[in-house]
Amino acid sequence: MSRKMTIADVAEKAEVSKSTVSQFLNERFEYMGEETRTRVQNAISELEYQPNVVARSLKKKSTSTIGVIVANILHAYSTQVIRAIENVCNEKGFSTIICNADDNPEKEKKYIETLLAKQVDGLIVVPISGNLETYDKLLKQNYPIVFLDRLVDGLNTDTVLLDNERASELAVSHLLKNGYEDIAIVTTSLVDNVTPRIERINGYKRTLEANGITVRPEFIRGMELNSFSQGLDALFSLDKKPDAIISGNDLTLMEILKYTFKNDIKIGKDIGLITIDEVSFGPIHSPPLTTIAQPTFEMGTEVATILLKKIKDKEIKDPVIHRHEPSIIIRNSTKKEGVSSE
Amino acid sequence: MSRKMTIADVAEKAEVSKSTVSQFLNERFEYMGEETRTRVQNAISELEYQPNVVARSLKKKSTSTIGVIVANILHAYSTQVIRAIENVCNEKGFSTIICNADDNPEKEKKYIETLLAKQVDGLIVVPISGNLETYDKLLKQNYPIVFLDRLVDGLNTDTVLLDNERASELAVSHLLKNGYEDIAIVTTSLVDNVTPRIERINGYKRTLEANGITVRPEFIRGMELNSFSQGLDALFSLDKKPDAIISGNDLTLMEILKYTFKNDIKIGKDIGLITIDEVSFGPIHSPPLTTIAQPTFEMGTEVATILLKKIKDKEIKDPVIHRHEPSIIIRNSTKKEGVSSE
DNA sequence: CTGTTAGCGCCTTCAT
DNA sequence: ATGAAGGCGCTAACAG
Repeated sequence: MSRKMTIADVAEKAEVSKSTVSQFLNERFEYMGEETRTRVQNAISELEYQPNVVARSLKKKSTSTIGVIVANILHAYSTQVIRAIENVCNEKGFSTIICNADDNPEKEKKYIETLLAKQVDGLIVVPISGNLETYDKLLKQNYPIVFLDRLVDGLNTDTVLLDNERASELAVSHLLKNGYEDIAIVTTSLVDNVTPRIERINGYKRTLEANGITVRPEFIRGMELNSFSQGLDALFSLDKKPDAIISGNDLTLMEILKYTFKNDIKIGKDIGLITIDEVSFGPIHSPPLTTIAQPTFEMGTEVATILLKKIKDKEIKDPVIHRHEPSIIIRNSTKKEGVSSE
Repeated sequence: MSRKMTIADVAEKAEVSKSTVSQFLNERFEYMGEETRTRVQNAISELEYQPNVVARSLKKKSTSTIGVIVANILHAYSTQVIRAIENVCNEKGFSTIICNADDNPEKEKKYIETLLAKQVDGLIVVPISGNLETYDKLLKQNYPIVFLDRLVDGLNTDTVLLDNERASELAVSHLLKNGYEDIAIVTTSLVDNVTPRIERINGYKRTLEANGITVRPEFIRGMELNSFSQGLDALFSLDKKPDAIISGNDLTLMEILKYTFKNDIKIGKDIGLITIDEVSFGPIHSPPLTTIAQPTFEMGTEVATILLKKIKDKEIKDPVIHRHEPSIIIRNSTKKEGVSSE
């Protein structure tokens, strides 16, 4: 088992000083003769030398690594966005460390600390509520950080997110156009005022009102994942039942589908369904699911790009909120005729 | 913007030496008096001091970080297993860096190098073919590494994987019992001899033969993701068509479902379907999908545990192959009566 | 062009 | 019980 090679070994083998090797590694070839250069090159390959990035990071005070903390990795949105972020980072020679806070503010806090201790150069976070002071302190220090998907109350900073009101506007309009009138919106827990959920409900209300339809509070439901069954029972036991549902996200969709499956409610026919966030089986479900999609790839690309720019320039700019446009994919879950695939 | 605190700042504030602070950080309280200890404690909290793990890693020659390289993150299997790995690591104070090789050996190689340069303490990898020498060298140096899901040809080392033959045995037996006789198996590309695919086909053949059924080579198809459409066309144009299909993995399943959807082939009724690897929509698909499931959580937990043990003990043991038992979840895609949900 | 030097922040004998 | 000193592997002035 060969000992790990260091810059000193290379220097000795190439009969130059450590600094020259270091220059070589950092591609400052101006500082050495042609012949020295090849000697170093050869020494490196013969010894199979690999620089130690830990040592380099310590010296340079920069790790070329960013941290990404997502609120909940179970959302397809998270994984899609992460892939885009990794793409950008890879291209620019940055590594990413992904952390899943599991909707738990404690965990989020712990990850922030671990990542900072690891000296990551910046942070992308899909925030949960509850760590306002931590973020505030970081921002005051001008530490590079960009938020994604959610606004943090009381924080004025760069954020990339969907035009959520527009998302539900698209959904409601499409449902109305297709003859549905009693539209409910259901989503996951509202207790933490998670931006997309709140804004999607606002957009829902606004669009209904704009169409002269009275908003029925009992048609708006935010519930914990484990109480969907009762919640939907309640919704379907109303005197005036909804004839269409907007699902606020993919986790919600799964619960709705479980429910309609169990209770033999036919989507399209018995109830219209539109879901926000594209899921893998959207196109092959029976019936195929009309979907409001986010441009996840662009959003991921943009957060990463913004963060890397911040890290590089480190000049202080005014924070800006980047809204992305949702799009509608019209399929059959919003056709009353039902299951037909055409 | 406050400068980052170091051990020296703490030492000064607490009026002790750097070494004492270091002892404190490493919880060697025997080496200091009660009173010193609280002084240090206070200094740390007042300064909001956070140790720099980069410096610590350099000195200790260990990063408390492991690398995980998966062949393709798009498999649900990857993400499930990763979650289990992260659980174990978190508990033991280790971080994980996840890399997706995208079925590309070059990328895999690059990630190995990057991770080693980052001085990760060990590696978990779902290997693609083509990096045999790299792995071989690492193993010879007794570098901690554990493989997952796939055997590497010509490498004798610790590996955690499914009893793949048993998986297709479960599938075939169940189909036969339910009256299907002409069973095909389709999966993704066979060119790289990816272990699960090969073994699942072997198990399929073996079980058919054990039941006195002649194996038809035209019922065995491994294809690239982008040519499923033609491949399935060919399969369904056979004089003797299959009456049931075993889907080798989740990506394959999506292609099959797209195909049957487009061609209006009714699963269960027109063709039986069993899929290996549980997917999110398995239970709510119409009809619900009979599935061979892997114990992904246990598998992830086991690889991580084995790796961490290796890192800790660093004694050389004989490599062992850990096979896990698949299980069958019987649902309706293997009932000829078709779509009914009961 | 090349080498010398002085750290980066922390840990670890070894003295005291 | 505490401190001094050396060094992990690399970088970056600054000399030469």
